[in-house]
Amino acid sequence: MNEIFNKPYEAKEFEQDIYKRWEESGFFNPDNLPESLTRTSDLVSRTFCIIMPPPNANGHLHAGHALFITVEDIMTRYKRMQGYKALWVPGADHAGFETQVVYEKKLEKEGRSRFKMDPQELFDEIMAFTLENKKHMEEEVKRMGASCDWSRERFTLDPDIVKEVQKTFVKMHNDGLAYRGLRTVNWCTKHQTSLSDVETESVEKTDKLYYIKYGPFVVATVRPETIFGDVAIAVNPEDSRYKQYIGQEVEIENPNGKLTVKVIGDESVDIEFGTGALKVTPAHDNNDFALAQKHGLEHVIVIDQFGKLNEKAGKYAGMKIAEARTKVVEDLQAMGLIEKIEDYTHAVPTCYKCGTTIEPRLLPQWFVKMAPLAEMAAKAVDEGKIEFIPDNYRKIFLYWMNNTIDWNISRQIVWGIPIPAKLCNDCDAAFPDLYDEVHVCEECGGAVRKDTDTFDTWFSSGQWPLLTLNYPDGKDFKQFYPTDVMETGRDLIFKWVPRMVIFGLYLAKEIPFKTVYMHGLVNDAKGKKMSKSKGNVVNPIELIDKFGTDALRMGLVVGNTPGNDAALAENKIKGYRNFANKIWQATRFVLMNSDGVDFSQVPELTGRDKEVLAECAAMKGQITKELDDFMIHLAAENIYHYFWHTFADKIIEENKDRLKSDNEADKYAAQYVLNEIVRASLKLLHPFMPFVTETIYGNLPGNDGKMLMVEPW
RNA sequence: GGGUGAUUAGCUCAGUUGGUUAGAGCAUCUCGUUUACACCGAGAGGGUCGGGGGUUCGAAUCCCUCAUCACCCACCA
Repeated sequence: MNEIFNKPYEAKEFEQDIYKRWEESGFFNPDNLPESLTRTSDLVSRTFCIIMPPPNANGHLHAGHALFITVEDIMTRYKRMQGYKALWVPGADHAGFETQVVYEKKLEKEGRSRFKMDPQELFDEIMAFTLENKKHMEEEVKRMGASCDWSRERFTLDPDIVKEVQKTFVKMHNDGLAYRGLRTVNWCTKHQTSLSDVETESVEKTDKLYYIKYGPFVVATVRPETIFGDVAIAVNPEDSRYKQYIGQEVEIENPNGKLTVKVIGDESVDIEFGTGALKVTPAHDNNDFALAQKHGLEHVIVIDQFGKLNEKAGKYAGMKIAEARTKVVEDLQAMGLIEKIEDYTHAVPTCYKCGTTIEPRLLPQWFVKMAPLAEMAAKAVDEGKIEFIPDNYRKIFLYWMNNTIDWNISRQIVWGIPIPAKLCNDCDAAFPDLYDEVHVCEECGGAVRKDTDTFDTWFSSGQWPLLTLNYPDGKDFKQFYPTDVMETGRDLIFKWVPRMVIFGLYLAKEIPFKTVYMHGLVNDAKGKKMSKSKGNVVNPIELIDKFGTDALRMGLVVGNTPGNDAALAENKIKGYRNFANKIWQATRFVLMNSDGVDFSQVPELTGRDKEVLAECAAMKGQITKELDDFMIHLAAENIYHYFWHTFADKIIEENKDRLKSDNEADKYAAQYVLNEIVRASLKLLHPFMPFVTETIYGNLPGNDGKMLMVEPW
């Protein structure tokens, strides 16, 4: 018996070396897998592919990363041992706005501001920062034992990926699916960029609802400071109080003088709400903008990009929104124009990063027309081409696909993939320009300038399954697309998953993955959400240092059902650290008692021996089925229970006497059975606890140089 | 205002098409140093499966209803 078994299993002593051995073996790359493993009876290799959700390269590994790496690694290792050409593609996401926000905070701490920096200089700094973090991230992913193919690792800002993403934009434009539009967008006045709808967060707020005398009407509004941008009053055409005014122009009074606005009728106006009369400010409200579009109204911008009133607001020019609101209300009150003020609770969209109230701002941006794309995606899911685990996420997906609005893909930040487009200085024209060839406006002949905006991150990450496999001509694309599983966090069911389906169907004419597996949040031991402010964040690397990667992996996976949140307690991980040692000690006992024994002869087995071996085979069948059904939590718990409480506690115990026996044939049978079970168990345990099992396997007699990772399941 | 998930032992959670005395880990208690392991073993206590109805020979599991919690979505000013 190898002397390493003479002391308890200490993960730290083995894990880093084992990982190095795996990497050096080249088996993370499916092209290198031994044919004896992957060849099937009809000589065709089966493939299995997971694209890793690229972690944001702007920080360190957190518990959520640890969970998804574990789950995906289990799937990959299992399939690899089953003889699939298993490919798991790692990557890193530049995470545009997210990273820029992180970097801005860093700049703020240093007393600097991105608004005072040259864009190129800022980009270069963020790039250096990101590449540094990307390195840490990779190291940490490796410590989790991830058996992904690093030779295929991609970064969303790799030059060829950037070009491919830009090509998609041009193609969409040619197909009429990407267009330049002028409309109100979600504007963050702190971050000075527009955001998509999924980047805003509705927050319940109590504001004042002001009833303002408005010509012959009284209108209710929470934003009296925008009255200088009003162009109309809208009423419901069924409203007997007001319908005689529809089509007329009325004069209204405000602190800056008099204003003439039109009265329009529209069914969308709720007769019951407020006074039933609505002031229309197209440049500063999404609803009002839609009304203006419908009724052909113009728009008057009165608030600038910094959230200050402009010259159109007369004496209020230069004031911030809140200040202007107070002043306008005071002045209206002095003029006797405020009828009443009520408290009003409503949901207000805010920037999901800084909580600043989103300012609807009229801005020309690039949009993706969602309806036809979403319809395609919904159809594919309806037809059952994509399976969701758990299944209820299908409904959420479909709900989302049936309620799309056009996707704003322009971001006013430097950290991202440049939108390859030219904008005319003289007219409103804008056109894609992939190779920087357009120098004159195609519409009016005027001078053009480069669009300085970048794409929304999801525009590139939405194409990730295609990009990582080198769409459209790559060998990997032909071999591995569509991929098998997309394993990701349940919060990405609307941010990311639909976009990948859409881009897959649009570009490759085929779904990007057959199964979507959603995991939940990893919470603290009490089931509370981890957050820096609560101070309950657990660092997975610290847990690895303390208990070993295998223990952490089991702790994350056992009892964690797909789609549900999990509580992560240190005690639980400690329990699995003990389990790793149990595997170690049980093996040690078996080896101690069969030193030098040659197992080439089939022994004469007792009835009980046969029963015990059959039980072991049944366990293998069960684990296999559970893994096939993505019931990872059950598979992990069952193999744990089998090894400890069946094999170690019962089978080993009941065989102790036989091992001491003078009956050589019976002793041999006992030795044989125990060795069989150890070897079988190590395989079943390997996907979950790769390090301890690989370490043991390499030290079993006769296994020199053999690698458990590529042993047949 | 809509939607989803949850409610099972002191704690955190399993329980896969309804099927014997409802499970695990941790915690608690008792005993135990026996050719592996004290990061151990043997055993024990502890649950009217959120409440109420219903379907069924049989319900933690299916249906209805109520309650509580969590999360998500939402342009009625």
